[in-house]
Amino acid sequence: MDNSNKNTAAQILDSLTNDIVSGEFYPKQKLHIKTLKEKYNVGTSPLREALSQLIAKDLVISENQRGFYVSDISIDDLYDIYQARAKIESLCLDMAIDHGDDYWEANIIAASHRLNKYSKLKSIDVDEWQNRHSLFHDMLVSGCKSPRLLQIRDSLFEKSKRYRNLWLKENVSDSETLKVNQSEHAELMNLALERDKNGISKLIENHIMTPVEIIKKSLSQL
Amino acid sequence: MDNSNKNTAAQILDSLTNDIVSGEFYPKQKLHIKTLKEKYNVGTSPLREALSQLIAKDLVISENQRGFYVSDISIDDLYDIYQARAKIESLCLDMAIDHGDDYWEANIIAASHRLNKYSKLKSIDVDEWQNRHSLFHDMLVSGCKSPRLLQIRDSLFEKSKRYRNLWLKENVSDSETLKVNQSEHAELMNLALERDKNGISKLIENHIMTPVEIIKKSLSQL
DNA sequence: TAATCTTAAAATGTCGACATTTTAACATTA
DNA sequence: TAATGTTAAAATGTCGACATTTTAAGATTA
Repeated sequence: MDNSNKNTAAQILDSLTNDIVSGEFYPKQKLHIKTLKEKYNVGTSPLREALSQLIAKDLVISENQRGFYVSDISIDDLYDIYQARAKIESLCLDMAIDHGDDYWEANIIAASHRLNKYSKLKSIDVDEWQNRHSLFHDMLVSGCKSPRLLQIRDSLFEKSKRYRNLWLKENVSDSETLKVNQSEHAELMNLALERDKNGISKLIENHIMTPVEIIKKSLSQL
Repeated sequence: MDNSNKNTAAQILDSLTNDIVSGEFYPKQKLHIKTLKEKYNVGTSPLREALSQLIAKDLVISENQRGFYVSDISIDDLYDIYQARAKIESLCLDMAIDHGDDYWEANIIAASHRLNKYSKLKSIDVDEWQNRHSLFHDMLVSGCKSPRLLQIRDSLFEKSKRYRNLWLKENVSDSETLKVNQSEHAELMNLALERDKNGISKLIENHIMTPVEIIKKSLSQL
């Protein structure tokens, strides 16, 4: 599961992905081959192979003989990604409700409990909250048996992380936002257990789109 | 638009993609670096960069120190891809109906006319039919203003081509299948112009899933 | 001053070589 | 015979070097 079994290219891919998604490399930043070689202590080949995969993932763009750049972000793209995420998540939930069994229900209840408990604490570690939050949503869609749709869901989520980090820093600590957020999670669980497709579809789309306006404000200030 | 402006890696990427999707390279086939270098007359670096991108696109898999292989196909994967395509196409049409304008309507009518005319010919060139057919469906979804969803649609369609080729060879010439297919296209156009979301949703999902059973039979005979 | 031209420095993309690992053929042993 | 061990051949992944292109600073011209 760790890096010991991976070749150099696969290892740098992880590092590069993380550095872009976390915002250490900013949008449109030039990615100099020489600099990256020194930073990650690798040769040309594996580095360029990793960059090639990032091109396919839309996190990096390249122009012939002009090198590599971190993909740009924009308000339009922010909307588009979140909109697509909302629709795909709704689709996955729909299929999960069709196919989910007792274990699916139990996993949702368990994940909900873990998220609930943590959200009530006085001081919250963002990473840990994020883990429990992601896992709750993962459990909801886990009943969806389509590997391709789940893969699309993952890749959209990864892209949205670049924007999401703007929201998290500002709002996980805000208790009012958190309270609304928590009640939505509770309601999502209920609707899933009641197998209410229409209800959950509307709620999940709203739930996912909630941060967009806030992030939009953060973005315009840059 | 052609290859003159692309580096070697980008050029091989196109060739490799085509050779995999068309079936010249069969599923699970080992892709020997040395053989590919000779076939495409290129060096190691651009070849491996192209293969890296194909990994990200799920058309190639690799194991450390054990080289590259064409991704496998399977009946489960066939179902999954077509199912995902059907749902995504439905989603795109839904958004297209929300946003499509007069030009969108006109483009649909024009593309429908071109497809119709060609389908009535006595001898049909598969490639030309495929062009006109793809363009008709492209026009239907073109009203959808989400670049990400359209991109997901494209990538799923590319993956489905590997299976689709099995269907095309067998059925474009079959006049009965073609007649049903044509009437569905006419109905799709009408529903789009009438902005009937529910109707078009059901029809498009069926339309896309139609070839699955036929391809499944072809697959089990291998 | 602004625009164009020239030229040196920097960066990119490609190649071939090499160390390491895997594969497969053959020999050895139970 | 089947299983294991040995070894040579083949293949992979990485590196550093080099040719080509781009960039940017300085010189020249209008």
